[in-house]
Amino acid sequence: MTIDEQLDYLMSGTAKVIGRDELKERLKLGRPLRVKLGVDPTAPDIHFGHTVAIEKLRQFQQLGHQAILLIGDFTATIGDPTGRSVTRPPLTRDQVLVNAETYTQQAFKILDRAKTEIVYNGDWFRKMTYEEVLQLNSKATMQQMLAREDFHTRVESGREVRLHELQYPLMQGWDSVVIRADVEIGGTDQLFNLLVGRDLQKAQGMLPQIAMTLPLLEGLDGVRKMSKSYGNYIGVDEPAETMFGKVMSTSDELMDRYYQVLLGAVRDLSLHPMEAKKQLAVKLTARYHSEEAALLAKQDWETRFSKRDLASADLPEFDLMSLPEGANALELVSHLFSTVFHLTKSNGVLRKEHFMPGAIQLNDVKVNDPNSRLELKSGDILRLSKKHAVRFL
RNA sequence: GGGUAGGUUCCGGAGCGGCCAAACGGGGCAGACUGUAAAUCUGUUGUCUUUCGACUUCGCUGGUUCGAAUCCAGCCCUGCCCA
Repeated sequence: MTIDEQLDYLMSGTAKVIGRDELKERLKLGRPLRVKLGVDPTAPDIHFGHTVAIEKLRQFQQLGHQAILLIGDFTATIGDPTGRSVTRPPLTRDQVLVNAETYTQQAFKILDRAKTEIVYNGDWFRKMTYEEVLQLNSKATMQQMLAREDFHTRVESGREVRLHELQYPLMQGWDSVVIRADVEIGGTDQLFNLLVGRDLQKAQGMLPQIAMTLPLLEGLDGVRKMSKSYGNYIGVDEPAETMFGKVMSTSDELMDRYYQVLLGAVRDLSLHPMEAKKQLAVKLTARYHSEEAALLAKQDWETRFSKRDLASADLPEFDLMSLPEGANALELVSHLFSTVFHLTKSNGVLRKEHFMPGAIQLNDVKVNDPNSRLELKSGDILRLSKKHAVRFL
């Protein structure tokens, strides 16, 4: 690839890049660039939202550059205030380390493990003296920090901003100095933090990093950004069927967005929207599972939801032997929700939201009475809602 | 430190002695319709209870009252203005 082709490749799908020309110059140097992606291990699981940046990092890696995953083990104990309207609850160090482990493990579904450098910013921050902290602080002004939109809005709207939160951008910037980053990748909401890195590097007489932002991916609700805490995410570690199903539940607008951001493509408008969505779901599922698994998931989805044929669908199975003794329908459903689907529903809610409207069905026959005793035999299918059903063994 | 406004159920936000488990909106859940889409419509959304009802909840603690989210006192927390 020529330099220009490389540049185009690296620029593709990015939102805003500060230092595009610098990147070109830097590519001409012919040495592997140090490309940093900061990871905030507040939640262990990687979802599609994270993959946008990780995928970009992979592209750098593919061109022979040095990918650096920076685990913000120290900064996570502060909590990134980016985009937050309230202060984040801090994490304990143990939680952070456990999270970091699962996180990296999942990241290597995309990245080449052998060629990725992993660093923990606690390694340097924990050693800093207060003197050094003050010195670092002297490099930025209150005004700069308040220029950040999220801080600014919080101040304007009368919500609190804790002083330690102001440290976050500074620390992230300092990370770039320490690891001598040539490029830093992040979501569009990270732009400010990435620029702080540039400033600090310049102040230290280093070449400033190129700040490369990637679009933020909306979650399944189509409104808020994808995030575990909103419960609107698709995790890369989820089973193929779940992944496929979640993609299928997106709205048409969101589907277009996913096409664009996750595949870097435009959907084929000549196809029926549902067909286009199935193709998207297959492609995305195949990325983290296999082509075969994705096609199986598709097939299963079709039997289950299009044909509404629960009998031939691949449902979670439940051994009749492990059922609680003498349970009535209500107790049974409650038990299944918690053991199979890990959902806690109160009896009142089950009665009013599931039994009353007829969501509970045994072999397609509605069960409206929560007190009835169900005669269950092997092979029976109990539907708890449109999306939840089990087969008994 | 002074002044001032406030802390209500998942969120926003009413309520300001009984009719309050607490309006309304959002969100969630479920049903109908559908392309498990969107939009729309319906039900539901503290816990237990088949119903009646019981119990816990309106920052915390105590008090007044037959009765408090609502009144009083003390405490804790937050915003804003001033220093």
